[in-house]
Amino acid sequence: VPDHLEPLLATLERRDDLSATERDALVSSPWLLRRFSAESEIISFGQLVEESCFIAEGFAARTVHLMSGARQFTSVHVLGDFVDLHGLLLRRMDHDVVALTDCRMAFLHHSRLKDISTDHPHLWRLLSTTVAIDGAIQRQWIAALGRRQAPSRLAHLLCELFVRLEIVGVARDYSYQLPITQHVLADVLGLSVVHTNRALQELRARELVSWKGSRVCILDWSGLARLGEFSPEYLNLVHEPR
Amino acid sequence: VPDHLEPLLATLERRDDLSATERDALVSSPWLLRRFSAESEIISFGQLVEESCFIAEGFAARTVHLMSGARQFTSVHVLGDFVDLHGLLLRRMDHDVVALTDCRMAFLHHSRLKDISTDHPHLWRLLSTTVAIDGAIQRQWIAALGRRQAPSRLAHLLCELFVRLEIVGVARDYSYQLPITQHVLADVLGLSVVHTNRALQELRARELVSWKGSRVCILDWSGLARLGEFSPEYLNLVHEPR
DNA sequence: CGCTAGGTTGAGGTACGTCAAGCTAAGTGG
DNA sequence: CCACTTAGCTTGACGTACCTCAACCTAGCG
Repeated sequence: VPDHLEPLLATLERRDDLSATERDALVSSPWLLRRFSAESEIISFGQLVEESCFIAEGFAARTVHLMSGARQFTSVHVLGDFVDLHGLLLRRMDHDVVALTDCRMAFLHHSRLKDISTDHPHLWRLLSTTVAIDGAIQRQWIAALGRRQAPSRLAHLLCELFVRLEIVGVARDYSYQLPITQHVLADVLGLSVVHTNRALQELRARELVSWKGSRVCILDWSGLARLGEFSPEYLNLVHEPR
Repeated sequence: VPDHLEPLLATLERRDDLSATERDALVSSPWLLRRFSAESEIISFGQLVEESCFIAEGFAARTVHLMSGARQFTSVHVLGDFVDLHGLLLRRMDHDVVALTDCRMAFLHHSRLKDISTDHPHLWRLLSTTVAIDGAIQRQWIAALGRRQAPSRLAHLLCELFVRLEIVGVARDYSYQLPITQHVLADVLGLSVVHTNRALQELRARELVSWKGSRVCILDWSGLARLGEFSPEYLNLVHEPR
């Protein structure tokens, strides 16, 4: 199995077993690796997409631009996330996908994905499940934006990212690399940069997290989870036949 | 074609043609109609669902409850919307679905939906597309909650609901029935009831909408769309082969 | 050594929340 | 037909979470 496929397999196998043929269907597919530098656009609004991609390295995010010039990231994506599988259904993209850090993306042509959907229905169901989980993540985020204040929102985000990064093996001991600026973080949280900074400082003052350079350490998991009202059911972490 | 299926067919046929066999597959399915009174729970958090349903009459919404006791609706659903098709993929529901008004829901067992997915792949793709559109709606809403203020959010919501209701034939002449209280509206907008009321009054003062009893009239579509930065691409209104 | 991107801090403004009161219309019982 | 109740809407006063602007600080980096 080539290295770059490991995170995708990990995400899928966290939810259900893959048969040897299913693994092979993925491994033998003609993935195309492309590099993107931080802040560059991976997929653009309105684009007619003919292929879909997952993250083989780095962080990416969906973003909506407002007339005022402000932007809002609608979801953050990590290693192993299929960021535009729904492009197969929605012919034109309704948003941009941008690289938050330097990224490697693995592309697969839609024709091949359609083959997978007919030849390997169970594998396809698992892939679709990741899209459904994305939806669940978005719902949680709507609740956070609508009803929670800054420190709680940030706490929720940091908890969720830890769990998702742990699945693909790049987080352990309650710690992970998150090489994004507070400016980007603000556009995820729906806050100003200044207020984002203050929210972060509150988490530090309460000794819930430390965040130096690009390394996030969760010092008090249960405290952070309580503040962010984080409870991971919506991430579908149960391993079961699907 | 029985009456209660019309809105579902309208939603699907707005995006692509259905063949006679595809229509028949839906019409001949053993739908089970159930009534729900306003404020009652249609599907509960954590429930293991074995069937999925669409709205044959009324309004429903997904809702997340917070520890503080507050709630946030994460999406509003109208006539013809399949509210829990993803329950087929996520074994357990990550949220509640509640009736906003008195509702009639049409249920279909998952086994039958699975049959449709294998026997009628194009129909299944269209059904999946509605789930993907739901995701796009949620992304727009995240942007609204994160970056727009109250009157703009409300304007966006009213524009979107008009378009969605027009598709299923229950809105015309920029007017529709929306029998919900400002309390419910506040939990959609992520605002307090008082501020929701003031946002609504601003729209009235600007002569963008009138809202008396349960009837919403959009008096100035382009003004409202401008205020809400509403642009309907994300609703996938293009009729094309999918 | 100076430049720059990013982080931090303070001061003052605004959009929103909370509380509390009053209003209106529909429903209920006598 | 009229009290009385009640749910929902509206208004005002006041507090707070967050925003904006502007300055300063820090750590790379050429």
